[in-house]
Amino acid sequence: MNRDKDTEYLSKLQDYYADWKNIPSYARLCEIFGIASKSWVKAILTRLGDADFIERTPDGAWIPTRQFFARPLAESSVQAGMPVSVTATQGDFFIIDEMLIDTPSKTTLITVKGDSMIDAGIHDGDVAVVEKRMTANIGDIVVAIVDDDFTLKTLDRENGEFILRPANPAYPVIRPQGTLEIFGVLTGLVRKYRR
Amino acid sequence: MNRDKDTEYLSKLQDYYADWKNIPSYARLCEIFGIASKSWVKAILTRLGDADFIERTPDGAWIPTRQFFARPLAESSVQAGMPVSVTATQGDFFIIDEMLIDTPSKTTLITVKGDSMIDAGIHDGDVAVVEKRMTANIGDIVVAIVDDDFTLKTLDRENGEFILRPANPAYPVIRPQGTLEIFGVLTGLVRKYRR
DNA sequence: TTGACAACAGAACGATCGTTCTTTATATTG
DNA sequence: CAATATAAAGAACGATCGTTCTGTTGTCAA
Repeated sequence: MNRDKDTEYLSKLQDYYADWKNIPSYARLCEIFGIASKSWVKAILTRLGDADFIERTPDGAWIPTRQFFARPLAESSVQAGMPVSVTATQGDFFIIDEMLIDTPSKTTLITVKGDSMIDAGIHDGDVAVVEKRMTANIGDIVVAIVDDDFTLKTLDRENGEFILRPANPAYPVIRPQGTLEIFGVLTGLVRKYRR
Repeated sequence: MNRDKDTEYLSKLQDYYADWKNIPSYARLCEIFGIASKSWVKAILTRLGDADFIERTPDGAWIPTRQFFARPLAESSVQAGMPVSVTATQGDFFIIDEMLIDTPSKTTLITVKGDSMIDAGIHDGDVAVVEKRMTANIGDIVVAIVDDDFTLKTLDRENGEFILRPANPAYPVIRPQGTLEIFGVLTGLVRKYRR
């Protein structure tokens, strides 16, 4: 897929898909792409298919591939001056989910409540990506179960005992009596800004 | 949706969708459901729609809703009282992408350098999800182009002039001479913890 | 200036789609 | 036993679908 326009068509398709999770009919794609012939739409989709952005189900329906969801990653040190083509900075494309989630079956998302970890850059309302497991290392940020409730704290050790240390001086260190039950380890963080 | 069979049909549909990310035609669903009449397939899908497992695009195509991916969080090894926070989504694919990216074509990921926004919970190495556009509102965190370099700051106004305010007292407020070039607006943030 | 190619437009067609309507079999309930 | 609900089957139909084939531009290099 080297045609310039195809990149533009792909973008429009991606935007539609983000809204509707579905690749519509050729007729509808005519409107979306702003062209008038179904045959040309087919040519475009075929090329996008050859470039492995989309593929067909056994029933002939078009569906997106992994590549379809890949996003360009730029370093902030990139020189500006190129207005549109920052996308064109070659190389790094990646998928956010795959970056954050290594083992989907063991991973769960938990919305953070409160500001007890604010000094670690974890705010109220952030979504924590947590890998469920029972063991953790000192220094890990863990989701522990204290008083039948989830709490997100840094795991530390004091006088041979495990403690949970908040990242906010306004909160007390938690020193669990007896065993400390660990739900999982923080492996990622996601935040969405209001728009 | 209280019919027993519908639950069974739903799981067959979920299985197909897991494979192909697409809800096929009524004719194909006849085979999948193991029935012979399209009208009955329609009745089933209509009921699944009423129960909010699927919905229709403006084009009439069926697409899954959030409910469609919901999983009973039974296998949670914990008997915790009320883990309000566990988002039971655990859908099959790309939930984080979907959460953070509304318009893929205008969205770019930029790795954050430095700690000038640390008080806003944005750390060095975090990945900023940026929606490319030229205008922003006061209070938005924007990616601006200053001296041919990207910089992430809060947009503010001072004496009628736009300024870029860092979230770290160790850094100076940037008062651009002349025009301020905005690259995009921060819509999300992603962080990965070393493991 | 010509000819190749890219980028569409448009018509034509049979297959398939979703929809509606009618009919049938089995199970449940009063 | 009759009435009703559930769970389909099946036909019929017009709309829409994807596909193929043929034209029409505009561009650019030879």
